Amino acid sequence: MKQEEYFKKLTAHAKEYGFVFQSSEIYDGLSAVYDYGQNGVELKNNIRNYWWKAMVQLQENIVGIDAAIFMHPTIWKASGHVDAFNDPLIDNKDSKKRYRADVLVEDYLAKIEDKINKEVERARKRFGESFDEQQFVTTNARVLEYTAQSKEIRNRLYAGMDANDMVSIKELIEDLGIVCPVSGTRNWTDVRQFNLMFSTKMGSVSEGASELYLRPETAQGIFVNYLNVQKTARMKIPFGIAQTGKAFRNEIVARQFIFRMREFEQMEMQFFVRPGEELKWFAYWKEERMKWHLSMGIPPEKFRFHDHEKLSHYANAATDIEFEFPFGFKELEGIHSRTDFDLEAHQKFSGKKLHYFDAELNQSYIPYVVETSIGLDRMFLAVLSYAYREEKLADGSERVVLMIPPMLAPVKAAILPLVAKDGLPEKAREIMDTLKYDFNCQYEEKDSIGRRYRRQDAIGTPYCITVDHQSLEDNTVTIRDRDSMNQERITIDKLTMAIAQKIRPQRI
RNA sequence: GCGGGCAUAGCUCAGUGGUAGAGCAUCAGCUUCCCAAGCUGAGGGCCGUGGGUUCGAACCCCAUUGCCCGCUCCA
Repeated sequence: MKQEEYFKKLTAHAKEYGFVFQSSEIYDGLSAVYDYGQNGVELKNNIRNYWWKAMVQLQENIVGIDAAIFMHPTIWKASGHVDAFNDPLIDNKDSKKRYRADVLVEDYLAKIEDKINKEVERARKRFGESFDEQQFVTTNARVLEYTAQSKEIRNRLYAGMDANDMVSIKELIEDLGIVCPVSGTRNWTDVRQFNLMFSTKMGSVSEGASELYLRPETAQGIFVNYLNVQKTARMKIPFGIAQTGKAFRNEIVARQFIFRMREFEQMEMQFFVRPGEELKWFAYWKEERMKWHLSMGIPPEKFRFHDHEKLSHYANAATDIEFEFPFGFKELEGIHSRTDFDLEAHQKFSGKKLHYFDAELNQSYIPYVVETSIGLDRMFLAVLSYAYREEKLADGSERVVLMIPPMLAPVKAAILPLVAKDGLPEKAREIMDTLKYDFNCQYEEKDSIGRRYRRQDAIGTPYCITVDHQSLEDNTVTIRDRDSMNQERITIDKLTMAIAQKIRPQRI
């Protein structure tokens, strides 16, 4: 099956079986926002719980928090989001290419720099040994002209950027006669500002209300709480703080179903370490996180690392764990060595000392941070796109099955009376009433048994328990495995143990 | 944001100017039963939305919204 077709079928299946719905569908939908349905919410909760178990409950030196989505607006100045996420963009109408307007101007400036350098080199050749570069660049008429030009452009650019004056940046591009590198034309659209953060107002009256942002990442809630947690939990470095929660980004282009949404959920852990030891811990978490992914039984060839060469302003090492989605290998999780950038910035902006006293070293310092950050919705999509299968069976019939790892499956077991009479439903209800306290179960008596098996296959239920006439005689039932479709007969009192064992996570 | 494609029942789709259809699904009753489609009956659509052309529009035109693909962007 072609990948594109596969992805279409996957999204149709996700809707048809109550995993993912378009947000506000009856009002024509809301772009790049999705809702999770009755089965989707179970799968999502299971993924989140498994992550929490692995990253918090199984870790002696990691604790969790749940910070609010609203935070003090200065936090986003400190983190760099206010500045770094305001990109002025411009399109060339002929080539249909989009550029960052400030980058176009910067490129133009670079050309002027080149010209200056060429003048200098030419002069160096001409004057030989006696060449005084300093004197040349401060006296040569042509160089002075270039320098003045460059300075003026810079002034205009930075003034425009600081004032968020998009019109002046467009004028600057037009005045400079900058052409599109692809089409070579000056046929530009207006410069538009794309704000990656959603803003809102706090305060019931609009006058005097202060502008807030919906957080674009959960990490900052951890950083601003790091000393609270460290002190109240008596944490010693190295230690971690984990958090799951919603984040919001006003993506320019949001696409590919739930892969890139405007409202999404992150699962992050910030690990605080001694300065100088961050790369060791970066390597450690890189391996640990990959082990977590592989512990669910999805084959290793579906995953790969992608090390970043171009690093962002705060990181000194970064890698992605990529997953092979139906539309190719894409980022699923990021592991970053964030240095002391964030804590240093918060110390500066808040004026509060954010040092940690290390008793072993007898000194205090701002810890370095290694971050693991995974998109819950992306993990959901990864599991779903791995799980979706269309199988041809030996008898020539077909079935659609979601081979979701059993511990993540929305429904763990379906309890099915073979026929809806002869006392079988009553017996099945008894079993249901026992199992439902331990597992999410479904009871179904409508339609033929084969059809009920297929319905459960379609939502990924790993086990079907069938009550037949023999059950009434000897208290045994059959338990059917979703993937192999094989059945074995076991006594009813062993069911809880048998299922619990099958859905327990492996050692990570 | 640009270009292209798509939008008809819960799902998959047929229907190209003259009274909205099929299969599956759903619901009720009967029947059978260990791997999807037995019988009978029923419900469900102002054909994405808003305009226009026409005696008449699901169908032609314009706009708009959403989805998909490509470009672009992506700590």
